[in-house]
Amino acid sequence: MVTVHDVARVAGVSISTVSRALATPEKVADATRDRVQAAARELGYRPNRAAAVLRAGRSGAYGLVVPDLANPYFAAVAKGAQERARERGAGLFIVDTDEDPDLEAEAIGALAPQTDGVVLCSPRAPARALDALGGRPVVLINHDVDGVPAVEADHRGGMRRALEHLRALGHHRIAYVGGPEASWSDRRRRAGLADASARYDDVEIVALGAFRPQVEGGQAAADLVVASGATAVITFNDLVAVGLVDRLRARGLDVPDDLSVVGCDDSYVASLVTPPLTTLHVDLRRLGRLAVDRLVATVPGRGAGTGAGVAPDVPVLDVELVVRASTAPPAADRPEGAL
Amino acid sequence: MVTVHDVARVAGVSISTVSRALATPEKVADATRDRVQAAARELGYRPNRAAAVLRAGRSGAYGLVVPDLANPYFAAVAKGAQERARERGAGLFIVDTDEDPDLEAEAIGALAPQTDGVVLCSPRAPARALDALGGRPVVLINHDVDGVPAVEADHRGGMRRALEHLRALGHHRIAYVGGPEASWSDRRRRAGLADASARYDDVEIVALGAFRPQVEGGQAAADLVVASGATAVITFNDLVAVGLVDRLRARGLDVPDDLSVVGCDDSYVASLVTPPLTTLHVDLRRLGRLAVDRLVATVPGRGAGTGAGVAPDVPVLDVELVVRASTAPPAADRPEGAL
DNA sequence: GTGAAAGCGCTAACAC
DNA sequence: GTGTTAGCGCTTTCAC
Repeated sequence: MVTVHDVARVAGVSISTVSRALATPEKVADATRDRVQAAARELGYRPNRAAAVLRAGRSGAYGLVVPDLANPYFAAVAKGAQERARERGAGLFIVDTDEDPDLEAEAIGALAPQTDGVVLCSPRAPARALDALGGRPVVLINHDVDGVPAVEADHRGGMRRALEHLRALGHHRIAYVGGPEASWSDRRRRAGLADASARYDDVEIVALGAFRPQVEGGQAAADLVVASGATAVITFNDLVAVGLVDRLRARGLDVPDDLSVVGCDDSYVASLVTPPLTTLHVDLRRLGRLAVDRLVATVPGRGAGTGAGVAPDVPVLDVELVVRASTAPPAADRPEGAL
Repeated sequence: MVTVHDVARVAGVSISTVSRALATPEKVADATRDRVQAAARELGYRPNRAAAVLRAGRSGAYGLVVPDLANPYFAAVAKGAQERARERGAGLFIVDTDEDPDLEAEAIGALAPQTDGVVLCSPRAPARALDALGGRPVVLINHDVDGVPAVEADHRGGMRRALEHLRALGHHRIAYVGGPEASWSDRRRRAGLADASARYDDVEIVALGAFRPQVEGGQAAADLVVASGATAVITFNDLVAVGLVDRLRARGLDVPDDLSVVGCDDSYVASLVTPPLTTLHVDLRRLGRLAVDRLVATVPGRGAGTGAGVAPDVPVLDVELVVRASTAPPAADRPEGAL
């Protein structure tokens, strides 16, 4: 293993100069810096992270906690976060908690001490999670706690867009198939929907809920939706929409002819299924990237530059409506044989 | 921060006894062990990983390199690997290389020195990857290099099953839509297909190829498949199958009426799309878990127990055919109106 | 601008 | 069975 000593010997300087030339090049004479960097490159020197961590107290690695990596939503966020961490030369531990609050707390307890900070994506037990962190730097994705830095998507705006789209098509009774009880996103969506519907006295919302955020959740919800008399439905996420469509089909109902369906997230399954889903698009990769940026800015040691502390505002990513084939005017509005 | 010194003071022993009581309890008197463990618990002691790493040269963390986390195949493998690493009390760095061989080599170079070993899943530039590892412990998933430990799926057997299924339905001209040039899985599948077809003189394989392992790859392949005169097609993975079906539909062709389609991997999209895909199932999570187990067995320090070294054989996971709605007898074989 | 030296917290010889 | 001690490779004062 090549150490600072080897580099120092080759470059003809002391080990402290090597350390400086590599970590803070501006504090070293140009000629020295070049010599050291050349030697390091030549020898294939790679700083030993463990030693640096031990000494400096910073690990250069972050954590990301997600409920389920197999969910395309979290996979996309993880991908973005990982990408950004790599660009910044940091490592990223990704932990999948399997939607289990106990595992979540445990994982955070294990992760926190060996990272410089953690991104918590859609925590299932936020209070315990923050507790397990013991005051270490953290950024929340899709959650909201007093003074904790966060990054979120504009769920309310998204819901308004979905509702206005359906209303424009002529729907007046719209069901919402909600996600997990503990989901903050779900609460925001319900609130957004309530707000938006309050602006139009010709639209009524039927909120259903607490369904699993997977295909099965949608299957379970379908019959309730049909019974509700709604002509259109908005679902917690795309997977739920897929399950819903599946069950409707099995009952001989057509989407969008008998019922219009709007998904959420625009994960790539939305465009894969039949019919392709009208859905709310969020740039999930960007969400992950932003969270890492924000986390890095929060961590004391390397405060990205300005050292101005962390801006207290929460970046909110736009949520856009993507119209595909799963929404159409309600059957009653259509002239025989049209669209 | 609570250190061994604090625990030692409270327990009334020396720091080395603390270290032993925690790491190798059997080498310490029962009473002492209890006292130390009680003190540690009471103080909320958490060993500083960085220090342990620095001293012991083992990091307790592994790496997993995948081409694309957003691909459900790799997401499932990652999930399994992560799960297993956690069960073993180890960390797992997951790195996504975006299908880029340069990034792959770079990521491995950065990962290797700070982990105890790396799992390489479907490496895109295996030679460079192994080179970048510099002889560190490694386990390959879906690849094959002389003496390097690996875990793989029985692609050949899978291909045989797919072919026999299609042949039993009455197909005699079968196309294969291949994946990336550099893909080892692709080569194995081609070989398996060639072997299997050699056993039946009434089956002919039309191998097409080098398509991207995503939906677009399938879309790009569709017209070639149609032109090939095949009545059935096997694709590199499920996403390719989805793209293929999509493009066939756009051309007014029906699956399975005009063409039967078999996917590969049984990622969850296979059951989501219309028609649900007949596909080859592999237990991807298990693949990830097995790879971690194997890696742990390879690493010298903690050699899971027996110390017998690593078994040289490569565990091969079964590949099973899952029949769904995308395969049927060829149109010519069907009586008017049947099935 | 550069070097000498002191540890960060832990483990593993080595004595006892 | 337990304590003493010497570092692991690095960063960071503190002198010069």
